[in-house]
Amino acid sequence: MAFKVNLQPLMKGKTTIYDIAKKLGITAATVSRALNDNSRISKATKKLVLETAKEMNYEPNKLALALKKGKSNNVGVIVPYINRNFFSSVIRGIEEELYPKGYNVIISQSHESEEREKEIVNNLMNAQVEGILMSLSKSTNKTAHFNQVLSKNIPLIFFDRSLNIAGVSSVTIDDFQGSYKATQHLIGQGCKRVAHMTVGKELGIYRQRFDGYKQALEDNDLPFDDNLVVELKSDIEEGKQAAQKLMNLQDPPDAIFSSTDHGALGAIKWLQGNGYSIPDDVCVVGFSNEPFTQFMELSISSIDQSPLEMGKMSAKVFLEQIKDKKVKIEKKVVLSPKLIIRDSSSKHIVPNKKAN
Amino acid sequence: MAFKVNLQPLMKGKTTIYDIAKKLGITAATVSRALNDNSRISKATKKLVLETAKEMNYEPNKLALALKKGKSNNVGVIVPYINRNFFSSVIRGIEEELYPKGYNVIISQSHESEEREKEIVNNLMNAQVEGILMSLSKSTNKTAHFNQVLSKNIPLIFFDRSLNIAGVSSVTIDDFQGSYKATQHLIGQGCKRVAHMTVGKELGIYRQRFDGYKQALEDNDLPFDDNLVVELKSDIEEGKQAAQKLMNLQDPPDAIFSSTDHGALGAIKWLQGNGYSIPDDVCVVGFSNEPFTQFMELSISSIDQSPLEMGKMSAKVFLEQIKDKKVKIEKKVVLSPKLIIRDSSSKHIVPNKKAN
DNA sequence: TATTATTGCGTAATCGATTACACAATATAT
DNA sequence: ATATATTGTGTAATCGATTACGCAATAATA
Repeated sequence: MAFKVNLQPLMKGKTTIYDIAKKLGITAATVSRALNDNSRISKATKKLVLETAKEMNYEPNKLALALKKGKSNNVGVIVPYINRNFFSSVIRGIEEELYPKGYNVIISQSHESEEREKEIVNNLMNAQVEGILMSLSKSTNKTAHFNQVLSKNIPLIFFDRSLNIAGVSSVTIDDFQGSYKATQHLIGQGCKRVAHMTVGKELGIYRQRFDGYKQALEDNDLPFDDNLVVELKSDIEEGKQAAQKLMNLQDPPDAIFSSTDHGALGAIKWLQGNGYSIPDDVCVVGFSNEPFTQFMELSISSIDQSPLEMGKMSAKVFLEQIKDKKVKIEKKVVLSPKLIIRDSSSKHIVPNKKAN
Repeated sequence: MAFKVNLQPLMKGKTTIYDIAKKLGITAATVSRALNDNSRISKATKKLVLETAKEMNYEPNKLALALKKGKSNNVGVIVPYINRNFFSSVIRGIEEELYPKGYNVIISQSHESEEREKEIVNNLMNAQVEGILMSLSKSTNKTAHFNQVLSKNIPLIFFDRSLNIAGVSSVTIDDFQGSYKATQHLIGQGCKRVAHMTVGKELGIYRQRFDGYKQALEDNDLPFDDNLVVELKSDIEEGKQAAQKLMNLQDPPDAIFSSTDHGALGAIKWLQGNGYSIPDDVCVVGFSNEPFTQFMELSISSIDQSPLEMGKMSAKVFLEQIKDKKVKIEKKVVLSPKLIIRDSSSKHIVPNKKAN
């Protein structure tokens, strides 16, 4: 313990510009300017300060800087749950784009709760984040908690799950198109009765996927049958039940397009367990391109949402908005989903087997 | 635009204690004390201030607070990549434990690069985080970049991938034990020649898994055969190649214990594609309990690392350390891994089929 | 050489909080 | 009634930076 006395000067907080100033017999202002390469400081002084700073291991205190400049260099990211492949991949994209620019990413989970989302937004605003990039919680109906964000002119960017609010940019995929493609593909495989497994309509994305499905049927002169649409959560068990319900219809489907990969997986498991052959009896396509879809012995066709690009794009939109905050750019980026055809829907020819 | 003039007072930053003070004709100090329920402030004043604060939507500026108190209420989390199920689940655990305590979680990805890890640590220190919770990058050899953290008395906690540094707490699983359990299980299934697929020895965890494997063989009087140990990356393709190499030995294995689930998956795919029956010809066990292992038609036995608990535990250790920083507690928490027995290694009886 | 520009640096305010210290005005004790 | 304690609030310093302003000393220009 006695040693500590000796270590104190080292241990005690970081060196500040005042420490450097004292050591050199100049003022902190001069040090600050020297460090910032101000033109009014002589080369000699700059060199001296820079050297001393390095020598003393000086690093600016970001908090002080943040307070002074009103910029924290932090952005907040809110997702329902971080340990879901889609969201963590988006976050990876965001982090990779923002890290080189000196931003730190603060993440929080809304747990699909509007209440918690409100709390988090509030919290992030108090933490003076410079922007909020988020995916709405399922249960979010009101948007009042975003007013403070917008009125303070803090960029707010929705990704994936979006809501149409003036002044809010968004980066989404074209869920309608993805769904349309999937359905079209199933029809192209010769399927005549395509069922659809959807998720509660709280979220616009599922509504749009439903619409895309319906439109594809219509465009192919196939009748829309309400019995072929089942609503469930993104859950394997429910997927199984849904498949059972569908196959027990008098006129069962010969294809299932699920709005979630987990639903598709459940359906496949039930079908396989009950003597159905995939894709010969029933073709199945999921949505999201979760990692497991490609690992299965019978790999599952799905729609890729390119989460990494979505994250990077969200970050880019943020960077644009922060650049000049006077202009309020409300950008709506819509990424194109990719249909990944795999075993579960490759009846005859395999158009692009190489797709991973 | 003309309207803006009217909005300015609302839009211009948050209300500060000075705004409240001015409105009430008192000083900011009094406001501050009233808000902090200081005993020297009269009830009347407190009530007045509290009401006015609410009315004016006052929220404390965390940056100012942080600067004053030297506490940012932020903790840094560093993982190699955030979109890996294990790591994102740990982070979920951390966030859920720390959020209620008012901490924000800043995440960064090291990309398995020591250089980047150094940068990030440095950056987090400048951002005045109150603690760093991290999993080491694969390539980290030197530990000099942690000195600044320790000398400033900032809690540093390693999870999963740890290194023995004085003053650093860690939360890991018992990799040796997990590996031992898996191997023991395979032997219990009647397997006599258990192969092991490992990953480069840069990381202690893989070395320990190897040791556990070896010990289990020894304890069961089975010979250790160097030919049965293959080194690969956590990669499906390499898993396939490794399986091929193993099965082409004069004396091929009747079981494979892989240090990664992806390796196990690759092996299974190759085995299935080459006429081997699993688990009858070859039993396979992976490590990590990645979600896909339970989804497969032939579900894969694996070792669960309880990432959520690991995250929560890491957060708890951090909270303990921050509580009184005078005492330097160096806590080493070792969680017990769980063997999850599934199809890929259930030769005869299924001990606990219910395990998810 | 006198005048103006430029260079180099110090002074002090500022960002938004907290808090040690001081000092009246009451309240309590003697 | 006087001495002491308590209550309630203001003043000003502080955290670690940035920056408008001021003022010499030197350089450039007339």
